Amino acid sequence: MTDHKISFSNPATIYDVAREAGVSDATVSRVFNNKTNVKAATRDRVLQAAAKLGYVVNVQARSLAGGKSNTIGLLVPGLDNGYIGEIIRGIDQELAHADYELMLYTTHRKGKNESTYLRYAANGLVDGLLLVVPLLSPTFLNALGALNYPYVLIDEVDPVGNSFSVDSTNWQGAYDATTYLIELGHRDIGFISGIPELNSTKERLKGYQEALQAHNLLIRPDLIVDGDFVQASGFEQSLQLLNLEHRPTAIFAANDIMAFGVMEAIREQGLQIPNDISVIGFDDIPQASTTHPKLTTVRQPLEQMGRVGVQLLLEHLEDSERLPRSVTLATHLVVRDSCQPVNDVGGI
Amino acid sequence: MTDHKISFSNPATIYDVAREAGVSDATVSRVFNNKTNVKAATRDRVLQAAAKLGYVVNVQARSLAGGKSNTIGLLVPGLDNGYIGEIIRGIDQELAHADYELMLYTTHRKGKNESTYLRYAANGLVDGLLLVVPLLSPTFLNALGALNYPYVLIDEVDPVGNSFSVDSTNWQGAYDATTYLIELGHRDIGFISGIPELNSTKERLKGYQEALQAHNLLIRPDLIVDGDFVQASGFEQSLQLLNLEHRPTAIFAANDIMAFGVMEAIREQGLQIPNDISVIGFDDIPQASTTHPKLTTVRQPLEQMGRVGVQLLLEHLEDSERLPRSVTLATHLVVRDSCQPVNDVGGI
DNA sequence: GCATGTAATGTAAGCGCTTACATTTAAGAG
DNA sequence: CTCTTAAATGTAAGCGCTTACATTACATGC
Repeated sequence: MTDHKISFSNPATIYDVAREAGVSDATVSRVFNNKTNVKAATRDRVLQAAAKLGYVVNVQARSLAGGKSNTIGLLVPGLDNGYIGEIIRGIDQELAHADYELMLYTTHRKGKNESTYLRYAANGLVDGLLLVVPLLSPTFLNALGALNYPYVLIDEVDPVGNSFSVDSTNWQGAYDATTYLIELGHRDIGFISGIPELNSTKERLKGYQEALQAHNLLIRPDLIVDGDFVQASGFEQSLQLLNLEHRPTAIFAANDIMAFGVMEAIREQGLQIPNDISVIGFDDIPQASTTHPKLTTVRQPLEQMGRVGVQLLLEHLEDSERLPRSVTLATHLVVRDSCQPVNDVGGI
Repeated sequence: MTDHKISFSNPATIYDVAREAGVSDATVSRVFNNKTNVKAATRDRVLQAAAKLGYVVNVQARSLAGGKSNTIGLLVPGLDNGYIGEIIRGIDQELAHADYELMLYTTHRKGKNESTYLRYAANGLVDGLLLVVPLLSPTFLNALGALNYPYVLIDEVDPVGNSFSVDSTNWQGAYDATTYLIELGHRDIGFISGIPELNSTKERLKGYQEALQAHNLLIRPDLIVDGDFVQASGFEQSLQLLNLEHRPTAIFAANDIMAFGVMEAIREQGLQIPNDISVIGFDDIPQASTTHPKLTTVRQPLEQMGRVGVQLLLEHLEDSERLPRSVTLATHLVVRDSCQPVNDVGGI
């Protein structure tokens, strides 16, 4: 056995600490894993030795040997819109209170897909997973569940109701937005939907439709088009709406990013917002308040969703028997400048 | 390659692949590490077996055994301002082209300090480190250097010039901002500095002073106060400036966050921006364009700095002998609404 | 004082990999 | 063909930990 120097280049191991404290490596391990059955005096001795040598646990070795890695993974599609940024901020804040590190996986990266990350998880690289990935297949979810692997869904719910998750009042938000437009006098309101399979998409569509019905308005199927939450789809689909014989006086996009696309399209057609057409979004990402005009939208408490997501995951990590629970946060309408009463069309 | 049944509970190991392919585990390892000396036919066989079994390397085991972890660490103070968010976005974009994962360390988290992260690094948890941490002690940098551990400094330079780093033209940016103010007719320009020890702080201060000199203006020491890059310090320090007998007609804050504090303070004093006092910042974080009035500032290419940071790190990772190099990106002035000619004071 | 049970500690076997070194195979050269 | 060499592959020893199991220490009751 070679003698180890105390330096960064030769990090102290559990053996070094054991020798320094005059105990076995297993005891050192027990101390660092807060196991019972370690005499207080011994524990102190070990802790002191560890401090003296600047010992820091080797996470990989611990994880390999079957322990916890004390890091959680965050799986997101990408970082390119403010939506994710807000959520991450919340996650980080909450993590500040816990002793966990954060691994950031963005699925847009080359040659990887969700299932690769799942395998990382199964390997023990991360103790739990936070998923902000739209469209997780049931197969995927089942696999996670079968593994008894801790995870929580952010801004999405498990159709089978078998997962921890956080989301917001999608139906209510859409209902409110639509009602607002109706109260502004709009009768023909276009709706650009999100990815059809998502629960949030369905809820928002339902909120829109039911608000219409509640005000005895007709649901015009030609006014409802499918988007997929990216800006380009907002642009293209609204073009379709704008070319309608009897075109809408307002367009409700199922998220802000698509609303930006809608605004582009409207301008492209030589029309003005909100004079000619009102636009409303969903999410209230930071950019929503920087567009011209500023976007009226439905605020989702993104940061809080991140925080709650972490809370749920830690809950789960502490007690793997815990039954899944789902928390739904409230949305609310943020009125800015992209909508106006329908009668004012053409005027100031 | 379709992957119907997802069975993660017993992840395939290198041995499983070896058996399936009829070779030894070492050969499988060679294949996955792109070593030479593997017959093409064998390599194919291994790859096929791996695909069939859904094999994914166990990163911890690899790292423990002395291999690469293929993840890089990003060390930042926190996520609470847009500055970091922009940088991360750039990092992620660049990482999309490489096969690396990202570990996000925020130092505000409980009970950890920079040196803990350094030990993680030394343990091999991450192959390299991206540092966006202001105020890294020379000891720390030396330790990193001595370890021959790949790292790059973002938005900071190594005083000793012994590190890879990316920053921007701090001097020029400050010079431009100050000159702009001078051209607007301002003669008494307050300056709220950043953390004094930082190179960027020094450069910005110098840019400010030298612009003044270049226009034959007096440098009034009472107009220069020390901030520390957080909003509160912008608020407090500008109060001091505002209470001066002969108070400035414009204030230049060394970053946007402090400029927001300055704006608060000015309002608190019942003064108007820019009518009574002009304000200019540095960074151009996203929020800069959402304040009222919108902040005129010096744009740093934050996202690009993140991208270049990754490029440098990968460069270093590929060839550990590579000599440190430093790249400096150009800043430029973004004129918005928070400054106006000094003669217009009071009127529009 | 001795048996007995429990708390405290030690021992040793892996976890899934990489890699130095040993061995086998294939390829030329004579 | 055999000999020499280089290429291809196999063998085995860890990397630093956790944990089941074995052992020892120490109270306790009698």
